[in-house]
Amino acid sequence: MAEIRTNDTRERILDAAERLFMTHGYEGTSMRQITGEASVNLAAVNYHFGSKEALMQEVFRRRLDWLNEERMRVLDEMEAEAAGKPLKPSQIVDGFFGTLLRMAGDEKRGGVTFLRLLGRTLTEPSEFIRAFLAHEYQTVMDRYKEALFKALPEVPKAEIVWRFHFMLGATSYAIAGTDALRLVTDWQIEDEDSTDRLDRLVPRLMSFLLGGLRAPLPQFSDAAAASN
Amino acid sequence: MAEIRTNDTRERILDAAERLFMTHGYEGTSMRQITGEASVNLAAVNYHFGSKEALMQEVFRRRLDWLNEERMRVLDEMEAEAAGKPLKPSQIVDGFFGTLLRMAGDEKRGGVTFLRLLGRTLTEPSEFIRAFLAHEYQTVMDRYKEALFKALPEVPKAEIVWRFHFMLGATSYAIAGTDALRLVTDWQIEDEDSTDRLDRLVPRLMSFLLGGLRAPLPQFSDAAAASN
DNA sequence: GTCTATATCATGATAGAC
DNA sequence: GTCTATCATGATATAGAC
Repeated sequence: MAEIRTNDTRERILDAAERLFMTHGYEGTSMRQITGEASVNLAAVNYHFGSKEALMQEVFRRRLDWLNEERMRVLDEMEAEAAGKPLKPSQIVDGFFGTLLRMAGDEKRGGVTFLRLLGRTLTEPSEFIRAFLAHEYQTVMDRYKEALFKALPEVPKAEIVWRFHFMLGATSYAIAGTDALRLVTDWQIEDEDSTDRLDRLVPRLMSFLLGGLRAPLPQFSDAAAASN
Repeated sequence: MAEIRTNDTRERILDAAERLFMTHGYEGTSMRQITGEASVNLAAVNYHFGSKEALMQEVFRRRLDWLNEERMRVLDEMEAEAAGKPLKPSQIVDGFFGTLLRMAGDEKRGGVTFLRLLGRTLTEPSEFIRAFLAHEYQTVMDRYKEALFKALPEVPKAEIVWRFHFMLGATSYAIAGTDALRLVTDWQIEDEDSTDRLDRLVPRLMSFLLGGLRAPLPQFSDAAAASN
């Protein structure tokens, strides 16, 4: 019984931290803000997590464990169905990015708040966070890269890796976008309400990503071809 | 004569701040680090700039003024040459993103350091920075959007704006990438040295961006068409 | 313009009572 | 598990001598 209260405190800290890290960044958020917003005592963070860094990691682990398992599951399923034949690029892109974007509608998995936090954090300066994320991502990333290599055998691997990178960037930025969005949008909000916008973001982004992934290969000014 | 020394101090602070903000972010960088790295007195920042926020703004203004003027100049030139006819999308993309990326090779304009800082800052949480950047960018952005509308009259404006946004994201992420790059790369550094990599980033990214910009339009699951 | 010294405040973390 | 009280440190900013 008492343990349920405990979990409640833990969860409230995690929820508050998720929101605040999203809004103000890791360095820009103090433990006092977090415990204040969660209505728990200042000492509770150190009791439950040990440190601010450990809290940050737990904020991500809580969501990423599920996301990456889901990505693996989806890929396994698609590959089983394909029975050895290469997947379509659109399937792979949807398995990786679509699975991520559909979290936005799932409040239980963090919804847009977590997505925006993740988008921002991928370019976050703090060394330990990037190192942590790279480690969390590695296995899944390798599986999806392999699937793309197989799906696009005529494209040099180096180009695929770069384009994966560009896709990650476009996606991070799209989901990180709150006010950064204003840079480019301003007006075009007019006749789409916010749920429309979110629903439509997925097909919009998917078209863009696939167009980029399948674009004609770049011509380098020197003679050497890209490494394969 | 004494004024030259003054400018020297100012510039050294700006250079150090640019490097440190890039590496550790705005919140993660202290004025002690900045003045330490610049080998000037702690009080010099407040004397020359007034505050840490004002320093941050000046770091950007120093580079963005030139960049945005250059973007305007290039666009003016291309439009004059086209004499009223629409430009090619590739010209517009090169004018906006190519001009940016070519700063990487120009140490006098901040080189890769500034580019990485800019890439990271576009998703930076701090409100005042994003507001400032949005303001700095607005005029140029509007001109380039108009050029794209004209170049792609069959594409709904809302889609163009979104795709501009995605292009910005892919570019920011690509140039912000230091260790974030490791998420996706790891190995493929092998037979390209770092100058090669930078030279090749531009055509690689350009192919990707153009592929995304000209991708088939998304199909929305409901009946309503995108607003134009 | 440059420096030292310092004011003032917020931070992350912990010790110890309950 | 939760609280108060506090430590040690580091932050931005400024006053005032030179």
